Amino acid sequence: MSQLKVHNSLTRQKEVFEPIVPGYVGMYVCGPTVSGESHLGHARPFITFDIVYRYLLHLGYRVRYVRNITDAGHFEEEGREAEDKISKKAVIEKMEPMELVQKYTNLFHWAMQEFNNLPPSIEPTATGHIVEQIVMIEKIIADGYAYVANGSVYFDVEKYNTDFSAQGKPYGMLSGRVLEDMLETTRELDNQEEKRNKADFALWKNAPPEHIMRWQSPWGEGFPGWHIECSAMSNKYLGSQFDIHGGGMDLQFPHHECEIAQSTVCNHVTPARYWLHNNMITINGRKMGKSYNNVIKLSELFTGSHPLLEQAYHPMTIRFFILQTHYRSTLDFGNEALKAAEKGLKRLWEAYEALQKFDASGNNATGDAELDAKVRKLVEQFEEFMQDDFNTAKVLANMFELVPVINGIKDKHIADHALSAETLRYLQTQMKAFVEDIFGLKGENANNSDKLNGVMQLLINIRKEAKVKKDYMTSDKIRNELLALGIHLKDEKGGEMSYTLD
RNA sequence: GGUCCUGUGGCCGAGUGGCUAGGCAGAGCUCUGCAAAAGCUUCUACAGCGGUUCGAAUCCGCUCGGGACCUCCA
Repeated sequence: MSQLKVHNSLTRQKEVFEPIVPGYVGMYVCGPTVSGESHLGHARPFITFDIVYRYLLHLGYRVRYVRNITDAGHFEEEGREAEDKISKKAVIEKMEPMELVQKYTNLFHWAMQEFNNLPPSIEPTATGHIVEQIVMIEKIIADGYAYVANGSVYFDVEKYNTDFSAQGKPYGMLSGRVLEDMLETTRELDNQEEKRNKADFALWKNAPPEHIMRWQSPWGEGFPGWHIECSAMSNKYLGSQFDIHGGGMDLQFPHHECEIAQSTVCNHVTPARYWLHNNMITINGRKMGKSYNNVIKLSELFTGSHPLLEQAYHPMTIRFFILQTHYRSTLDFGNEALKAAEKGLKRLWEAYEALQKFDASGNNATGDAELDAKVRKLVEQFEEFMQDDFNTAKVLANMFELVPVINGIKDKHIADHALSAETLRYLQTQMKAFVEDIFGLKGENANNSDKLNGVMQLLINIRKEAKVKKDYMTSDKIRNELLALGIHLKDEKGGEMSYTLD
């Protein structure tokens, strides 16, 4: 098999993936800020890196997947006033900050489960690692790359850039920014006067009296700067250097850039070797985000309760929708596109289920060598495409080319023995591995009860009998009334029937 | 203004120097008691203008359009 190649944002090119320790992978992905409910835009990185995680597991790696929960208060700049998101909401909703954080953490976990994302190996919280963050900040100060001002601590970007450029690690190496250019920006921001330099960023912020979330530190009561938590936690659980750091492209600058600077000062090494960034979900060509006022929350998506939605969309539809695009491309949301995904997934899933029921224990004759070879090739390419920077879109395209073959065998348009038993088994195994284990798709009928199946079987039997007697009144009544309930009965070739739920 | 990305058919999207993914929608046909499903066939493409090349949608340049980020929003 070819080697796994990933697009590394650090080098801006595809590189062969080689873990630091053979057989093991350490992966850190920036998690949610639990000051509110996640929206569709947030879903993309978590699904994207769930696929990466699952694929690495498929390749046989032992993966430690760390995804943080940001539950410490950060500042949100709204209008002219900077306020703490979590503490502000907490007052409005009359909740304890940690109560609010718990509520949204639970909601986040619920959404991840709906998407069938595997839980990460470790899900550390920022509030649970205040000590580690303080220790790290102290080290940065001791090394002379940070300074204290009025109870806050700032990272000295210019000094860092000067010293580390010499080692080929200038500030801006990840996002392609040049510090000198950035210093020329004229944009005015609040609370800049404490900083020696515009480009400096906060490691620790002095907490104003109204700030609810606060911790004692060597510099007074305050709270950690936004970037330091990821550096502290990735270092703690994955070591000074680890394999993969993931997140959305919008995090590349400044967040990941600052992480690199902080960690490099402390550990003298670039924290992650491969930086993977997924692109945004857009809506009408615009990034979905709070500041654009165009967010669709996940709960709204699943229930259809948002003015932009023409219907509810199942979490698996969203997952499939995301998989149909390469993770580094933008993905434009739209009802038409979501509906297309819904139908496409249904078609794929039904063929997949039919395939798994085929009996592959038959003889080994190959009835149609050409078709057999074509199927083999399409299946072999699953891995080839994934090895090439996780190209799920191409894998799905191949799967859809296999659908008519599967349906053809099922409906007897294609002879039973057109494919050799070996090829059929290969097809079944690989489809299972990719559809379920790697893509994490699951059937919507999976949790139908035995009782429902029993009742349906009864109705199917009655309908079959009616059809034999040419009693179409009865057979149509069963089919039509079930349809009104959202259950589709389908006559299969050979007199069998199956059903699907809306 | 700076840095970077992007412009593919009705919609969503792969991809690439010549063999022109895939899904959904549309059209026709087959199967079917009817329908649905399924199968087969099929129509619309690579923003515009130049250049490189035997050949470009794919490389280069320009123009136009869209987007992300630009330090305390995570």
